[in-house]
Amino acid sequence: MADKNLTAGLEDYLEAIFIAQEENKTVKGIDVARMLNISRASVSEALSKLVSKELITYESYGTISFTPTGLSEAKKVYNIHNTLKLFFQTVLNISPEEASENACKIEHIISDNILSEIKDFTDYCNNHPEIIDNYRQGKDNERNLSNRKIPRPADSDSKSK
Amino acid sequence: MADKNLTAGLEDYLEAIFIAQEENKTVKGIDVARMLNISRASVSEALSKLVSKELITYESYGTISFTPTGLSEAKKVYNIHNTLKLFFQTVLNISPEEASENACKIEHIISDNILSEIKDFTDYCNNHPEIIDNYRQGKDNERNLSNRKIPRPADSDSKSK
DNA sequence: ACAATTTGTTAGGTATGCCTTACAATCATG
DNA sequence: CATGATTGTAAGGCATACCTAACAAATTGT
Repeated sequence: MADKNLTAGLEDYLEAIFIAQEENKTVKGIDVARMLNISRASVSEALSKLVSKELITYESYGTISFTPTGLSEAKKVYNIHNTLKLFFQTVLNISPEEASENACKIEHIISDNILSEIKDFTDYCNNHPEIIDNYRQGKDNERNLSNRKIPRPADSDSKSK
Repeated sequence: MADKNLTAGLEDYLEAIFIAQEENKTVKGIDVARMLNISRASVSEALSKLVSKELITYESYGTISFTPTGLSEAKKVYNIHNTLKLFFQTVLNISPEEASENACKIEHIISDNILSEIKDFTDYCNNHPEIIDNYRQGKDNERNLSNRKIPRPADSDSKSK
């Protein structure tokens, strides 16, 4: 019992339970199944594993609760997710949905060191808005130059294969 | 035959073969096994899959070659890897080894859109070195403030467990 | 309170992707 | 050119993680 090693899948369950707890207060297996869009049977298996690893407590038809270790693991994953999402959204100007989807996958595999650098760099960029502003403006200008309405006179074969 | 859908694992094989080809010229199963540090048996299985997907051509004891589709897929993965690695190294100041390890995992799951933003942003940062210089200098100052050489008088237990 | 609905579990199945062992085919060199 | 080393394959196993179907237990509504 209490094997501790978490696969990406189990981390997703912990994260989902954590988020659901913040919203719902009480979380049951079915909630997790709906959130992660997987079968009740798979959730049942996964919850058994989390119980045997002593990360949650849970009895059939009852409410899921974290053990102290489980809560700390869940928060860890959740924070990583948010760090990545924030970077994608605020530095790279990615939509919240796409930022979240990518964070969900990358959160399980990125190294602590890179994550910490991403966090610091994101903070720095958000404290110096001119960096992102200038970058974004540069991109817009570039886009307008290549998509200009009036074609340049000499560029007669711009449409050829 | 020619199913086209590539798992992360198969992408790794294509990438490894591509890299080995650039170095060795001729690549055989054993080379792939050594590069990826997996058994010859597993490589044998994987190569069969790649052959049935028409991404490589290969006969027992012979040399592995890409089909046009396979080469294009391999290059795609390789380029994604390099884009991520470059970002980690040049923007986040991560060591080449760690940058590469993380790129290897993330390259299979990141969205095209985020990747393209990472590429552009990396280029921008490298064209405006003052951004990274200032950022890094800020980090150094912070570090020196908290790690000052002369301990503050009251901090008598700074070496205790 | 009991029937219908919801929720959970079990059993059995699929797919991926790795492993080891044992054997087969090829290669390389004396 | 034979034999020992290398390389490849086949068979059988393991672990993860999902599924459906069938059934069981709990909950809900009237």
